[in-house]
Amino acid sequence: MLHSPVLEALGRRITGGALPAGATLTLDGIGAEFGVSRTVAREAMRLLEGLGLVRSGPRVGIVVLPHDAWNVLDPRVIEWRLAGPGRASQLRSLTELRQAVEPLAASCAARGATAAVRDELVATARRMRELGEAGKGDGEEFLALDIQLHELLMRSSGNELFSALADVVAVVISGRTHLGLMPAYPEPEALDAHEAVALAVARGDGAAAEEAMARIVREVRGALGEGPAGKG
Amino acid sequence: MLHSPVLEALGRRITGGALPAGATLTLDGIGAEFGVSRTVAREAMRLLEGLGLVRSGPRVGIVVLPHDAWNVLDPRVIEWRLAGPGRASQLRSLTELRQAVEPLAASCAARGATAAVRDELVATARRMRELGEAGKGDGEEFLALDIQLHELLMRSSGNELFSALADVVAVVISGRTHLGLMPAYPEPEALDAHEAVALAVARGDGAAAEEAMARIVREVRGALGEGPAGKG
DNA sequence: CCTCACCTATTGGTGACACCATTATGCCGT
DNA sequence: ACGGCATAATGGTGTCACCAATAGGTGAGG
Repeated sequence: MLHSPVLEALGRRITGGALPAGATLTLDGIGAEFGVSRTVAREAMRLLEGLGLVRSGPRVGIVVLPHDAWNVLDPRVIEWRLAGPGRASQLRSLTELRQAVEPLAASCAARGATAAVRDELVATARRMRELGEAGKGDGEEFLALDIQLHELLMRSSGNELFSALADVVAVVISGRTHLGLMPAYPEPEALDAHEAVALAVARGDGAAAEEAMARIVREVRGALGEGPAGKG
Repeated sequence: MLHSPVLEALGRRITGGALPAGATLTLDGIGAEFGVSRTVAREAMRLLEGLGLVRSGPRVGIVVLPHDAWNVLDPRVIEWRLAGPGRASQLRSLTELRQAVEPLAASCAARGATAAVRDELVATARRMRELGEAGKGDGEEFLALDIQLHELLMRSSGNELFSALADVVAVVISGRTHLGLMPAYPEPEALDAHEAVALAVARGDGAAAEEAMARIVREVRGALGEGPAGKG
């Protein structure tokens, strides 16, 4: 897959703003810069086109599109934007989406999760509490548990669209930690809420699961600041 | 763009189940069937790969992936699946997503919408009521207004991720009507709720907008049946 | 019957070519 | 001098022939 590095580089350049809307590229230019043939450059361009980042036409070259044409829900675009400037703003937008989706997903999971998943959720929440109360709430292990719990919930919601958003949630949680936006040690209320979600799902109480998850996400959003999510 | 018809046809075939997971294709086969060169077939395949529908490797050909690898949030995939069998199930999944997102989007719009948008929302809701009470709630004009109102709300939420979901909401609303899942004439409560959302946004009352939008989506979901959204 | 080596099918990648749409240039007429 | 139309240059679109790499089947041999 020779086109992957080209796709990555151009994707990051565009989403990062280094190639602003209206900028033009040519296949020969891309080929020359990356040392690939026109065919490979064309393939990378097609992928970019599929993501809504560029549009190509005869004589005009490959034109970078304004950001409101981008497939901002595509995991690749999300990852690129989280790695570039404006990641804080992107994180706010994503957190708002989490705020919308996760409570309902938790409610659905309470209805549809398998017995195994219910057990695992409870076990995960318990381990989170143990780690958190042992003062290890800032490590990678705690982060992994946090992600696992949220991902399990999304994937057990019985709604494939929510499942598809599980990756997004994972990257948001991880991004928040690695950007230093987490409290150094998880607050007791957060631990309580995570455990409450797990227990509510385990006993099939959708309303309680939804409420507890809403508490979690509200807290997350509060930590990110109340301002409206920007466009960057 | 010679590859478009190929992409369309194969995309629909895969998402529709005519090409089940594990089925294999070859570039030459695609080229022969559609009368295009291998290059074009390869480009179509790349796009399909970008959508998570297939994976290609030397000697193994192009393998159709199981549906949990699909980019189910991509507008193209959504459209294809809505056009194929299992559209009712797909509509349920999408409606669940609407249920999650639209209330929060309405709340955000109440904070962030421009004065022009607020006016247009109110005017749109008013025209919807007029049409509905005139017995024309089943026509294309009413549908267009309905879509316009929801789209305006999503796009004015100030969150680009919600904006990206506006297309999805539009296609869901339109699909629901054209699949005959709408009541022949809109119920008075629906008209009330739409107007309530518009007025709440107009006066900047986020909580009321959220509550009214939740009423709308709950009603929609009720009409689709309460069963869990399937996978097809 | 199992194992291993080889063979072949099929994708990955390249370069050259013809084609065509679009844009810009420049000419000509008013 | 200005505006409209013809023409040329530019750069994507599509095809072809070719080579490299690889994976999976096949057949021979133990």
